[in-house]
Amino acid sequence: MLQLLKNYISKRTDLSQKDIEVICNYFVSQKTSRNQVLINYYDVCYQYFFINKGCIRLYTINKEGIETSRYFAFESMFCTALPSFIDQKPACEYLQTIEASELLVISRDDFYKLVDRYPEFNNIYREILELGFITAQKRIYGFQGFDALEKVQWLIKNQPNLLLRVSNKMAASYLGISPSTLSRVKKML
Amino acid sequence: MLQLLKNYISKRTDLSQKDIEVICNYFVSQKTSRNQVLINYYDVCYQYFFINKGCIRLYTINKEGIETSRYFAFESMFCTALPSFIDQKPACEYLQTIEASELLVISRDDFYKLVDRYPEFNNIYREILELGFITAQKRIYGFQGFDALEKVQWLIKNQPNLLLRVSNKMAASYLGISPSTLSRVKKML
DNA sequence: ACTAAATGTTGATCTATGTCAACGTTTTTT
DNA sequence: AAAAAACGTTGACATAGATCAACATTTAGT
Repeated sequence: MLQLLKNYISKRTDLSQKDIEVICNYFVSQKTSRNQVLINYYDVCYQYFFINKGCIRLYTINKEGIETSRYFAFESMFCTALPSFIDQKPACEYLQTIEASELLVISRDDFYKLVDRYPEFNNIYREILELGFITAQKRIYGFQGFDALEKVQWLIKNQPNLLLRVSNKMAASYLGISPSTLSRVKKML
Repeated sequence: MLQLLKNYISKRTDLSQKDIEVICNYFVSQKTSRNQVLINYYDVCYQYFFINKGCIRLYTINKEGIETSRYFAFESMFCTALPSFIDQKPACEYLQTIEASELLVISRDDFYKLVDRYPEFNNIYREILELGFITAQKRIYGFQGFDALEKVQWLIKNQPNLLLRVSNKMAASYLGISPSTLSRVKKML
């Protein structure tokens, strides 16, 4: 059950199996149902999730009630409402599993404990941040000045899983286009 | 000349003045002119810049020759072409000082040396990454589904310096709207 | 397997904002 | 100080994509 997480860590560090074992034991398994909400808008986030199986969506709902999908995380990925996790302020976003999922959960306290205790784990966190930053950058810059067709092509190139795993509606709200437009654009590919 | 940087570090760590001194001495001063390009599109970036005075713009030019501004950094901020700095691949973006500026420059090697040698400096890097990530997130999510007026209002609220320090043209290209629209929107405020 | 609900598709409009061009103003360079 | 270049503003027009609505299809829960 901890196998994916162990692989994740051993692939990125030269920690001993023993240390990896110790680290992994800070994580607790949690099974969730489809569309189960993990973090609510006004929640302060004090958990980090590793996805064993399934998919987490990060999204918001604006004052008009329109949902915007911010991020999708799949198997072997870490995911949390990071700004809230870091600053301990209300998330202003939702976290939900859009499929029945198996998560490995670690508390914020334990997470930072590991970051401070194991330089290698610190490096993993650094890598998560660096990667998150780069991904966010790519997304902003990839979308600047793109029309609907170009956005979809960008998505297919950069996150091909996404269109296969999530509904058109969610993908559209991720791309910032309407479902109708996504539907029309797909025919032009 | 190193005062701003010293303040920056001492504000964020409990390092001794001696250590701060040592750290700061890895930085070299560089004066630049208005519109001087620091990093070119195909350059690999191996420097981190701290801004003593002035302003750095991060931007790209697409195949149609259109400039898109990605980021603006002002006094007491660290700035580099981070994806390239991290991965040592071509930047695919430009870095320029849009005003005559004074920068403190540290090489990538020295930077990571400090990160590894001083846990406190590691924390500073972590903070830069966390903050960069949060800023990027906010920008993506702030802009999702916003119209031109809302984007400008968002900018005024979240980065009020920006509209005061940079040209309308650059601000517009940062917001992803045309200069005409920005001009028209400003009258509605 | 059946029913209800959610999602996807498509056509007909509408609208925000881009583009282009002309002009005035500011900034930069020599 | 003059000339040139860049920038900002404004109007007329064009258009990508939003919205709305009707219908078809898929999915989920009992």
